[in-house]
This record gives sequence, structure tokens and C-alpha cells, in this order.
Amino acid sequence: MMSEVDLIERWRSLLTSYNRVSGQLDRALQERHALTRTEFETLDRLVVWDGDKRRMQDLAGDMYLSQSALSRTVDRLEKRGLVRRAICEADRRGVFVAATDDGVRRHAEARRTYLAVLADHLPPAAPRG
Amino acid sequence: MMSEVDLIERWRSLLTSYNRVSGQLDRALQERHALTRTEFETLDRLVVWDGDKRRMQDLAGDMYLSQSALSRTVDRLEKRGLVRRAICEADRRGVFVAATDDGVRRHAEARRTYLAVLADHLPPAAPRG
DNA sequence: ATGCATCTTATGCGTCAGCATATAATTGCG
DNA sequence: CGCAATTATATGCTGACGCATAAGATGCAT
Repeated sequence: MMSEVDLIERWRSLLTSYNRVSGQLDRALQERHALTRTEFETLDRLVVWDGDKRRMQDLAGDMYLSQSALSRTVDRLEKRGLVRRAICEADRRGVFVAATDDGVRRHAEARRTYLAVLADHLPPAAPRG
Repeated sequence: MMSEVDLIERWRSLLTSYNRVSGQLDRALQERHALTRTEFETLDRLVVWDGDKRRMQDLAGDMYLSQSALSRTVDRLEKRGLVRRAICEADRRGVFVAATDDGVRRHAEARRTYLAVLADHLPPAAPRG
């Protein structure tokens, strides 16, 4: 059993790590690549993904983002030409999303920043999610 | 030295923990007490604080919140009568903030929820911030 | 005492998030 | 077949955030 103080200390510690790392990531990605963290993470999943396109639904699946927020994130990426939407012909309710060549390039650049920030600011021990 | 995969795994793990716990906290505090997490945390610092009042500045010091966001959080708490602002006579630029009796009560109730959520959802191992 | 840099809090503005709902397509059941 | 329920995405709305800046108070230098 865990004492209240213990609980709070652990939570504070988690908060501290999260805020430090996420803050640094947000700033670095924004300043150097004009991307929000959400935009980068979306791009990342698209680029890392085997096939070249994924349905919104599948994307949303492993992101911590509401469906509506993902939809708007893809809007923003599409407007800047980093991503392309295409109707899924098999099920016309669905929408495929794929990174464009430009998107792939931007992702590769930003990924270096992302990893560098993690290397600099992520504490060595992490919780077992 | 840490491999890229390692870094990303650790970060994902931190993200997972943070999102799970903060999401549960947000929902529980909102549904059961009509408080945002930020509002609770602000109230918490005011109540736990030795004296009965603190300057905005000191409050902001140990919160992960911009100065403007804190100012507006105090606005909201004040509007609901959970907190009181008072000009600091010694330095009239400063503003004291103190929890009202009502604020103290609301905090005590919400704190039980807060701790219960932590006990249920905080993973046992936490990073060394 | 006056003016200027500094400090503290508040506020205008733009962005992104989530919830609820609208819209469009599909499925299933009579 | 036709209609209701379901699924996938988009959108209206509201809330909270951060940045830049305004407004008010202080203090130091001359």
C-alpha cells in the first residue's frame, strides 16, 4: 500500500518529467520546424507506417487525441501540403491519409530535433506505463 | 548511451502514464466537483500553504502554468467564491490570494477524489524527475 | 523631485483541445 | 427493397492555454 505522500510525490515527479520534456519538444519543434507536437506525431505515424496510407480511424487509435482534434490536425497538415487525404473507395465513409514527399522530408528533419530533445531531457528511468 | 528505440520507448511510456492519469483526474474532478485540474492544483497550493494567503507570483512559481493562465484561473475561482484576491499593501503591485472557507471545503472534498484517482491509476514506478 | 528601467498582474489575441452534433455512407433486418 | 441503426469523418461551440503587451507601482540615478 502506498501513502498519500508517496502517491503525490510520484505524481509530481511524473508531472515534472512530462512538463519538462513536452515543453522542450513543443518549443523545439515549433521554432525549428513550425510543427506542433501533435502535428509531428501524426506525421510520424504516417511515415513510420508500413503502407503509405492509413485511415483516420487507425491513426486516432494509437494517439492520445480526440477524433475531432485529429481531423483538424490533418486539416492543418493538408493545408501545408505535408499530407494528402483520399477517399477510401472500398468504404466511402473512410478517409485515407498519406504523407506527401514534402511531408516525408519535413518529418525526417523534425525527427532529428525530436530525438535530440529526448536525449537531452528525458530522465533515465521511466514508469512502467 | 541510449538507443533511439530506447528513448522513444521511454518517452511513450511516460506519455502513456501521464495521459492516463491526467485524463482520469480531469474527468473525475470535473464530473464530481466541477473543477479543472489547474483549479484544483491552485486551490491545493493555497490550502496547503502555511499562511492563509500567497502572492500570485509565489503561486505561479511552483505550478506548470504561465502567469496569464494562473491569473485567469484565479479569476474563475474568485468568481465562484472559492478564493479571494486582496491587494498587497506593502507592495501595491502584488496581489494576495487566499482560499475562502468555501474554497477550503471544496478542496477537502476534491482532494479525496484526487487521491483516489492517483491510487487507482498511477503506475507504481515513477521517473526520477 | 523627475524620469526611466523594472517588476507584478491583467488582458487582447490567436491556437488547439474536447464534447456534442451534423453529414454521409454502410449494414442489417423486416 | 426500404428504413433504422450504426459507423466514419467533419464542424459548431466553448474552454483553457501561451505570447505579447498594457496598465499600474516601485525604486534608483541624477
